[in-house]
Amino acid sequence: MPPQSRKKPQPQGDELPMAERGLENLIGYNLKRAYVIVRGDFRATMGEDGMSPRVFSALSFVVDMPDITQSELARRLGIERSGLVAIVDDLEGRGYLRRTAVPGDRRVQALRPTQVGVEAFAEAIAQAEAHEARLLQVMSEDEKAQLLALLRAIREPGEADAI
Amino acid sequence: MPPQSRKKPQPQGDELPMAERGLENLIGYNLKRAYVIVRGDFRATMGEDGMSPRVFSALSFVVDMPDITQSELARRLGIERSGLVAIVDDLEGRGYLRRTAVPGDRRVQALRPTQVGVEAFAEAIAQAEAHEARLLQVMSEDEKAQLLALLRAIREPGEADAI
DNA sequence: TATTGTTATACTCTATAACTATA
DNA sequence: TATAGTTATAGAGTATAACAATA
Repeated sequence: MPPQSRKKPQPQGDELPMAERGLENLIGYNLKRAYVIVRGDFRATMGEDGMSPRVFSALSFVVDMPDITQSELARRLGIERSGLVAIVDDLEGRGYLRRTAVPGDRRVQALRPTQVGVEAFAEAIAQAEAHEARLLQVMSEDEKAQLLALLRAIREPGEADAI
Repeated sequence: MPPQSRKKPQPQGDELPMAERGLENLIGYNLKRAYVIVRGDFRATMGEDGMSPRVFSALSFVVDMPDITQSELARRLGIERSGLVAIVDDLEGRGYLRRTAVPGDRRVQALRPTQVGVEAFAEAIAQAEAHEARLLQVMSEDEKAQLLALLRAIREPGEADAI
């Protein structure tokens, strides 16, 4: 396993050259395979009873936007309201947040992070950053920033309406 | 929604600057969100009765490596042998491949693509390439090649032992 | 003993639909 | 009527464990 050689880009028109065809050259396939690796390392880092990626993501939003509603959080996470219930149950069970009543609209329950939750998130994000630094150590900071920008370029058009 | 501004890389030491912290700056989170979008567009492209991403991937290997065994295919796809059974059932049900006996070792059944399967794959890969060209049209060819190289840089260390 | 394909089973993630209590 | 949270349910996708046939 040599230290990785980045393929140089190649101009392409209507048809791709043979060497650039096939599964291994599809962004989607590579996205999936790369995500499986990152997710596995994230889970190993967080440990047996650690937060799953989606629970961690939800907590991040709650810490960042205290008193966010579940509907709003679901929209931001790109999932259905119904699917969020188990995630919030998980976080509430860990004592990381509480469902609090909102004066003026008794339908909604604002999600308020606890002190324990804020501290747990601070630790988790530090662990996550360390996990990525370790896993992606073959990449330069430049390359990581470039990757981030390119992934956002995929996300932005598709999520524009949902946000 | 402006035409997308790629963030310039920034040097970082032990601590990240505030603007570079949080969920939105994690590669893993962005990988997941980007993949969800690409997968959704892939499925919409393939249509109601089209191949799922994993079935398409499996067919790609079978067409590329006729008479591959199920164990070998599972290893290459990074999944368990047991999980491959339903995928091969799907492809066999579509008439895209056949399980064929191998003289010399009666345990294994080689996967041989049919003519229909080869043609279906040719059409599917063309559709997949068109779907990515359409979905990723905001990115230059250079940027797409760069993204591919970076995703492979994540995959290679983690998959090295499995291949 | 080890390997191949298979089945049984369970768990995670997600979606749709329907319910309730509010508005 | 519409919305927020919830429940019930189902369907992918994946994993582990065990099995029969074969090596």
